[in-house]
Amino acid sequence: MLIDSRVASGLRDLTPSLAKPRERILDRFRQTFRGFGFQPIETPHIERKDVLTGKGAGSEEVLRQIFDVVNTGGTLGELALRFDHTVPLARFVSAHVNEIGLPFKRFAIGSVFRGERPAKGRFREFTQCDFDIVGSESIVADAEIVLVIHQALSFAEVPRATIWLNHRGLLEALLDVIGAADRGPAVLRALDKLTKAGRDVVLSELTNPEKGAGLAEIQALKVLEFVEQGKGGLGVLDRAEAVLGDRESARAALSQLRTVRLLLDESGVSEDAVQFDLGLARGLDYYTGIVMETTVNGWEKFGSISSGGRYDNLAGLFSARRIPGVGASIGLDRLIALLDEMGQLQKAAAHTGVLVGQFPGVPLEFPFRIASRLRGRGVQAECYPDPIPIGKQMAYGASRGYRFGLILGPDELDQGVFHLRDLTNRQETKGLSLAEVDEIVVRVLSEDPQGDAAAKAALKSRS
RNA sequence: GUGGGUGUGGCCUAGCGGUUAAGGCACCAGAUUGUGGAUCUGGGUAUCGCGGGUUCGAAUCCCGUCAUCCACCCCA
Repeated sequence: MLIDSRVASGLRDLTPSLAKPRERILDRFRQTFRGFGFQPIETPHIERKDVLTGKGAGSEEVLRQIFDVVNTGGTLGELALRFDHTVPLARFVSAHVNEIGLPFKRFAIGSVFRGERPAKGRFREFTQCDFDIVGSESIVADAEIVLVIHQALSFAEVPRATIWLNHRGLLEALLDVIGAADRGPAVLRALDKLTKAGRDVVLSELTNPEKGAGLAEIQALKVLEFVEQGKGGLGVLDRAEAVLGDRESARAALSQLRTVRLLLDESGVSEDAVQFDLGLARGLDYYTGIVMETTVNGWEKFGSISSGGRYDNLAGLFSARRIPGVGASIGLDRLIALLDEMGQLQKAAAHTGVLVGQFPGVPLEFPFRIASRLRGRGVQAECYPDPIPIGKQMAYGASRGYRFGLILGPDELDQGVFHLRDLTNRQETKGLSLAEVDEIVVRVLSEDPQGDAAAKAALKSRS
C-alpha cells in the first residue's frame, strides 16, 4: 500500500515558481530591516506551552488554535508550536535584557503555526516577518515601524498598498463619550465588520443585547457616524478632535498620530500610502497605543498583509521590569498568495548564469572544470549531467532561467574555441577563447543582472 | 469550531448506472549525437481523493472520511 503524498490541511509544498519569488521578496525585506538597524534573532519553533498561553498572552482564540507538541513518552500540554513571534520576543527580551541592552531593535522571520480552518491566503503554517523596537516610548519608534512596512513593501515591488492607522486612545475616548466604556470588545468586533458586512449588519450587532454590544440605538448611531467619516488623511483627525477633543486620551492619541504623519512626510511617504481609519479595530485587545494594518488597494477583501501596533508592557508576563515596545509583522505567505492572485509574481523570473552542455565522448572533468571556473568568477553555472541531445540541454537551460548556454564538445576540447549562446534571444557568438567567454558573461550579467532587458527584447523579436 | 459547495492523469475539463474512462494544455519519445519555446509523428503518464454500502454492473447513487473552496469565527 502506497502512502498518500499529499500534505495535511492548511500546509503546502512550495514549488520553485512560488519559492523563487518568495526568496526574492524575503531578501528585500531583510535588506530593509537591516537598513534601519534591526538585528536578526532566532527563537525556537517549539516553546513551553505556558509561555505561549500564559495569562494575557493566551486569549481563548489562542488556546483553540494552538498546536500541542508531544514526543513519545512526553507530557501532553508541556510544549507547543509557536503561534506568533511577539510572545517569544517577550520571553527573549526578559531572558536577555542585560546582554542586548535597550532600546533593542530586532527582526525575526520564520514559520508560525495556527490550527485554523484554512482559506485563500490563510494557512496553518505561515511565515511572519516581525520587526519590533523594544524599550522606547518615543513616537519616533512608532513612525519608524510604519515607515519600515512602507519601505519593505515598496522595495519588494508590492503595488499600491495602504497602511491604515488608528489609536486605541481614540476608541476609548469614543466609548467614554457615549457612556459605554465597558462594552469595548463587543463594539470593536462589530465595527470590524463594517467594510465586509456593511452598515446594517454592524448596526444590528451594536444594538443586539445578547450576541452584540447591547447599545441603545442612539449610542450605536453615534459610533457608526464617528467611524464612517473616519477614513482618509489628516482631515479625519480634525473631525475626531471635534467630537472627542476634550478627552485627555483622545488629545494624546491625536497628537501622536499627527506626529507620525509629520515624520512620514519628512521621509517622503505620500499622503495616500498611509491613511487613518477610525474604524480599525483589530488587535486592540492587546495593543495600547497606535495600531496599524495594511491592505493592497482594490484587494481589501483579501485581508491584511501586515499589522502591528504599540504595547505598553511587552515583558509583563515574564519580568517585573516594565518594557514598552512597538512593532509590526508582515505576513509573507499571504502576501505571496495575494501577488499570485493578482498575477504579479512572474516578474521575479531572472535570466542569469550559464548552463554548460556537453557532448558524448568529452571527458567528464572538462565541463566540470569550466563550470567551476565560471563560478569562481561569481557566475552561476551548472553542468548538464548527461550527454543527451544538445538541443534538450539548451531547452533545459532556457526553461530554468539560464541566460547563456555554453556547449562543450570535441572541437572545444581540441582547439580551445567556444560558442556562447544567449538563451533569451538565440544569438550565438562564435569562435571565442575561454577568457573572452568569461569577459562577455561577466559583463552582460552585471549590466543586466535580472536579464529583464534581454528577455523583453527576446519576447519582442518573437512576436 | 459551525453551515454549504466541490473532488476524474502534472493542470483544466467531458463522461452523471452498462463494452478497454474522452479531450485540450503540459509532459515524454522520435523526425534531428553540434544547438531549445515552431512543425510533424508517436506515447496516457488515471488506486475516477480514500474506505465502506446499494446493484447483475458504480467515476456516476448512498454513508463515512480526508482534502479543497465559499460564508461565519478569527487573523498574517
